[in-house]
Amino acid sequence: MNYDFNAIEAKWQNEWAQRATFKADNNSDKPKFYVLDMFPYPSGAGLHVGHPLGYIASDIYARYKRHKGFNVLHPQGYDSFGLPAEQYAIQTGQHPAITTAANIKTYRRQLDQIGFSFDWSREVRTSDPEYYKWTQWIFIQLFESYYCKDADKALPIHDLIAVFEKEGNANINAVCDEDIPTFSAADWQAFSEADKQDLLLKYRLTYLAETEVNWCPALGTVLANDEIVNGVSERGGHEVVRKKMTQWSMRISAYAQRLLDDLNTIDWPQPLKDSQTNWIGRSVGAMVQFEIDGHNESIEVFTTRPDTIFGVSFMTLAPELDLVQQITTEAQRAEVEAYIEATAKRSERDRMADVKTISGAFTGAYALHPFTGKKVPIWIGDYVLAGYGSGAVMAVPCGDQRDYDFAQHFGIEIPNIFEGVDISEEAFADKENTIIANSDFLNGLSYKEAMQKVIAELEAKGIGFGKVNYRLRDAVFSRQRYWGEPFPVYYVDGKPQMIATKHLPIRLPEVEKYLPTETGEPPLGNASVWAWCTESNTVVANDKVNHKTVFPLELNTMPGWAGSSWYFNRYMDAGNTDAFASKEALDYWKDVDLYIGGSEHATGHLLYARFWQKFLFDRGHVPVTEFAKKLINQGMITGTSAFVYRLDGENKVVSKGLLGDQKVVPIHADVSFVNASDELDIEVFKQWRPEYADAEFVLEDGKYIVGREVEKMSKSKYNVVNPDNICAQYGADSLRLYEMFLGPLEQSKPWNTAGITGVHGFLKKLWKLYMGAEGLKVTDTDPSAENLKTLHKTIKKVESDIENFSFNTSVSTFMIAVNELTTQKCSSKQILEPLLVLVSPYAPHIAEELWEQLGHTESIATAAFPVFEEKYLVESTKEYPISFNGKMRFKLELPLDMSKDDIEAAVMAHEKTQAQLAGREPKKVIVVPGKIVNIVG
RNA sequence: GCCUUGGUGGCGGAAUUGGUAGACGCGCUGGAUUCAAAAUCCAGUUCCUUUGGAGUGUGGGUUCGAUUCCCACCCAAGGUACCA
Repeated sequence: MNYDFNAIEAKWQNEWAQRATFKADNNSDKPKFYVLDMFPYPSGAGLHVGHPLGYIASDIYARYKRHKGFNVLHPQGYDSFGLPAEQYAIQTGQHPAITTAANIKTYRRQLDQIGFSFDWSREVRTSDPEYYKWTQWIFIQLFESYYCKDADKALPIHDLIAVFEKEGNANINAVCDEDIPTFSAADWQAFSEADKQDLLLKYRLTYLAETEVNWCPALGTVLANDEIVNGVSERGGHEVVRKKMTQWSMRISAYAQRLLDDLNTIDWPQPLKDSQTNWIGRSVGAMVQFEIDGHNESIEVFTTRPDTIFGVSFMTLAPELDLVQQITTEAQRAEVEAYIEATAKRSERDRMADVKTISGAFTGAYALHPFTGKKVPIWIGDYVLAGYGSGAVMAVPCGDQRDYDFAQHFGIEIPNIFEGVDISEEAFADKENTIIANSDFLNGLSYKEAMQKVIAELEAKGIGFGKVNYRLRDAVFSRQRYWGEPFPVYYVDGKPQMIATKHLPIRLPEVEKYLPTETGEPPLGNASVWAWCTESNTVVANDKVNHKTVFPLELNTMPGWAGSSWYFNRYMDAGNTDAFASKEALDYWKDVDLYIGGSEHATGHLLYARFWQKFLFDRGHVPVTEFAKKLINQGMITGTSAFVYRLDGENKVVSKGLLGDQKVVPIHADVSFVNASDELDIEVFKQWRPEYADAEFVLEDGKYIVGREVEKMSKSKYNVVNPDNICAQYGADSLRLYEMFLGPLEQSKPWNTAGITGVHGFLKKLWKLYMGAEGLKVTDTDPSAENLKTLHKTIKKVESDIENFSFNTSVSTFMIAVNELTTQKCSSKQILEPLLVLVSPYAPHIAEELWEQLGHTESIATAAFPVFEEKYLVESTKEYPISFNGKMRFKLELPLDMSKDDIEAAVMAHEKTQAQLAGREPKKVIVVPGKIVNIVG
């Protein structure tokens, strides 16, 4: 019987589906284990061989854990809201739901053919109303909560209202907007309903605010900071400008410290933790108030170096600040306005690209130093950002290089406040080796001491206080798009109202077109049925709006990360219609034990998901504060692009070996036109690119050899390898093994289809070990000591490999085992049966087939993982390493438990024979404490 | 600039606590089988000036012994960037 992988794989994929082999149970005596992949966005292009890498790894781990007796939850779903489907809809008029459904069908077929052990009964789709109903519900919970700093958690907004009614807001310590006046209980009662709502909005965890946002005119939408790369949109590379808009925001800043602290409690890759730490950007320092000379105003600045306050020789404000207008003197007004205008013109991109140029303008105003009372000139400069801290800095040129450069450029004084430090060339920013001088009460103190003392002094004088600042900004939550979750929000007199849970989901309305409206409103503005009737509690036509019982609904939709910030909880109880998951299910599965996905989500999805999880925990909806205990970033599988070289300015295409140093233009050729030895099929290429049909091809040895370069796998680079073709030609088991064999999971590595023959050959050999021409050839014979040794060293290695996620070396181990057993002519069932279980997580189809041939009726997935026994590896002799002058030469096999002297004598005897054979004097033997025998001389 | 990860044959990559570097696979070379090809099998394959020598990015250090530990530097990839 031959190894007919196509038939075997189709058979078992069907069997698994029929028997619901991988359906996870929410009630089990076994310990639970939750293995999760980052769910895919179902794009129109389908999967290429790079996509399943992480899924294969998690599938191996999930299958392994089942063998180890765990109740494994291994679900899959789709992050199915997103921009590509919407853009396709804009171009073709095709409803995104239709293209999305079609894409999901392709994805499902491709995933099924690779043989994953997903529990598809728990599938989720973020664009499914039964799913986004709960995304809307979470949004409402956020709206109904505020963050209490004393309790250090989110609490119901009712609690806050109760306090307002009783005593006003004087004792409230909450994370909120900064412009809230202090009011009493009586004031609160006197406020109008509208004022009360406006006030509460400043405390809610999701709030409506006029924010300066990143507006992308080409995409017609607002982008989050992490959707912008180098000043242009990540998707499409379009220009991004700043614009003020009323948007929903998430008060993620309330969780900054907890997001930072809890990184210590999770087993995530260090680089990923570092980029989150970096993104949150905690800095410790102080707020200091500077009075402005001749004005009834003051400037508050945040500084991380309050210890250097006596080194302040000027202040710099962000040009955008309103204060600038107020304080600028008539003499300086023209210069200041010209500067402000010039900075406003510069795009964000220019400003970023050009960080070296120093620019600024003097306002003519002076601040008063809080301790010396000295007049300090106030400047504006675009190196100060309006969005960080208070948009103002106290400049200490001797301690900060930017301040130093600015001072030098504009001829501002640079006082030295450090003892024994030369600042004639550059600023001195080394905190650790600082001794403060020329600083009144701080003289002679170290950074740490001065820091404490100056903060105490500032607080005593009431002109400042110690403060921790974060770079993390609140996240804008509104998108001017169609294909996203609608908000469960309608507006009464412009004030947002939540729709009660029992009326959810609020379904996406049908629209004529998916572009923003003529008046620049989001696409939902095109819907004719998009108003909320508070009588019927249904969505009704817009022309019914009467502002008594029918009100306009929110026109924005939620961003891509809304649905992905909690989906891992939904899998625990995906069918639930009463809650996003039952308490029982949540308490049972708790969190993800292993999460696998790309590192590109470090400061997006993974931060937002942690935020929502903490919020849901605070409000008692989930049992744990972190959703994923362990996370692994799989690397990328890159493509190996092929290039054809056209001579610059000529219609002549030259083979790679003949290029020399001629000027050439490289042109991508589709990798399918090139064989394993890099030879191009010229005819196919000419058909594909008719503009080269008449080109002259300069060949070497009668062949056109292409150039190769490793690049990201992408359609536009013509280097995409489709898993469908690989499965058809070599089978899914070969694909799975090969993707693992390619290299360490976390690393990026190039795909090379030619290499797959190696693992494919292994599967054939494995098959032959079990199956002869007349069928099964496994017997009941007793295994030899050699057979047992091979089996047990394989068990040991494969087990530790899987535990350490070194799947690549396991594949080598299997190959060695099969080669050894073939040489040993092993046919013993006692060896071959457990071997199959070892292989089954990697190559499940062939394992199932042979398992059935061995007479089992249950799936191999339920078989126990073989138990490793040391005794089969123990030798009666031991190999002692022998070195000459420290250089390892050979190992000498000696009986176990020899004394040091005996070993020395044995090695000496060996050395004497060797010396005699070589005709030289024997060298001296020394047994080094430990295990090494050294021969010197 | 800063943070992180890495640097081993023609290529992807192995190497438990420091102990014969290059497992395994690809590719390549030679051979068997075949009318021939595919497939399969066998042997070889780090480099060099080959009775030997050199060698894990570079230079030092610790050690009887270093891919592994320590110090300095170089290079590459990813993240981040006027954050006060």
